Amino acid sequence: MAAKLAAHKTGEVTVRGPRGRYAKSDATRAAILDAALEVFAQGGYRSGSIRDVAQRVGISEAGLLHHFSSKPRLLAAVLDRRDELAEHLVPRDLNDGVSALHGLIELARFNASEPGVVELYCTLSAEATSPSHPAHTYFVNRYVEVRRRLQVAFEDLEQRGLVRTGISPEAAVRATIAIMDGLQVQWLLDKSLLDMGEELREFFRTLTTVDI
Amino acid sequence: MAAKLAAHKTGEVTVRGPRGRYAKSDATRAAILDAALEVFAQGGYRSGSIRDVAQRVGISEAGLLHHFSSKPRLLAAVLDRRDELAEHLVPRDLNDGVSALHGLIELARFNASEPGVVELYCTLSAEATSPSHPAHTYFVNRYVEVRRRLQVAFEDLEQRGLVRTGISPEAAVRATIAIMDGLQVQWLLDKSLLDMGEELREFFRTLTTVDI
DNA sequence: GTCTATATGGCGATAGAC
DNA sequence: GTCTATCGCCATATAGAC
Repeated sequence: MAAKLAAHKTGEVTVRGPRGRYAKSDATRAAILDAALEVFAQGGYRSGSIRDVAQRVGISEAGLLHHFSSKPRLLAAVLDRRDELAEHLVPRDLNDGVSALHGLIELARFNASEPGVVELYCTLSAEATSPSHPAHTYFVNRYVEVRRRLQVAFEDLEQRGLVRTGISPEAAVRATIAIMDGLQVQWLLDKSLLDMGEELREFFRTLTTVDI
Repeated sequence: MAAKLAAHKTGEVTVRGPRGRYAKSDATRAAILDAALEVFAQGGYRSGSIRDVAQRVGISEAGLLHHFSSKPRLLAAVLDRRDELAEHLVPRDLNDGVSALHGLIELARFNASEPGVVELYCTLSAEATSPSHPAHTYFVNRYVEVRRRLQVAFEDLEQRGLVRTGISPEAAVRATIAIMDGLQVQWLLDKSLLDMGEELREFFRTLTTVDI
């Protein structure tokens, strides 16, 4: 674990001296995960190939499989890594409904700066609606968790009388997630068509009386 | 074209006498398209295989390719057929904004009775955000057309003062499409979670003052 | 109109040398 | 830790018999 924290983005070996014995391995792993994200984003998991990933990294398939022993494990590692990054990125207090809405708008804006990640989740979540997909339970759990968090935010807004109509917090949660997912599809098809953050902001203004 | 109209759903040959010379062929084509829809829905286009389709129909791959000469052509035929059916199903007058909203709710309800079709469009539209996908331009055009139609409806609603906030018709259109797409993903992951028609109805009630 | 046989190539994964 | 070589499988598509 200490080795993980010591990893370098540059991937240079032994820059930190002989004690950095895992540095290269970790750099390679990171490069593989970056490439895998691209490949799975563009082709989805099922038709993305580890061969393609290995070529982008500049190693052989066998070399790749030394680090991630199978294709499903590689996908799991990609998703785990994104979750780690997201955890550091959005550590917001969702108990405050207003700042939660601001956080979501910020998130939408940030996503627009990473089209590959948006593509990954968009493609994967659709692909993974099939129960046999290796990431199926991941996405089921993910949506449960996201709904749980948003529920807290909208309950706060409702108690403060900030929800515009008599819409229930549950429905507001489902609609918010739907809007975010649906905007991504339209945006991926034509990035000049809409600004995801702006669009979400307008949605919140129809849903709430928050001056956002 | 006459042959097409004379086709039988049962697939029985020569029921109509020797003049029904294309009946069997058309029945086979229909069976192939049904099976292809299932396969592409469950696995997406790229990882769905014509082998799988052929097995479901009970013919060989070569037999299938006699009717649809390549995999992309098979996909195109599936989409064309759905468009034909949809044309008969939703010939509504979208100039009347209120009845347009009702039509969309009905459409959402109807979609819930055909999970396979929802899965097909959900999976394909995500997959087809990639420009190299054979259905890419199909989906680009489809979204343009859907937006054009909905735009008319929301302009009508706005002129009649039925849109709740100062939201633009364009934004309302994009949000409506996003909601419909996004609800489908959540619904496919857990069909007991929400009722797509009901959810859309609540959305329209936050967006408009139409008593819907 | 449907079949068998086949060409051609990509895939995930393993074995074993270095 | 990375490679080459290879296995076994599945894919799309074609050729030609019936």
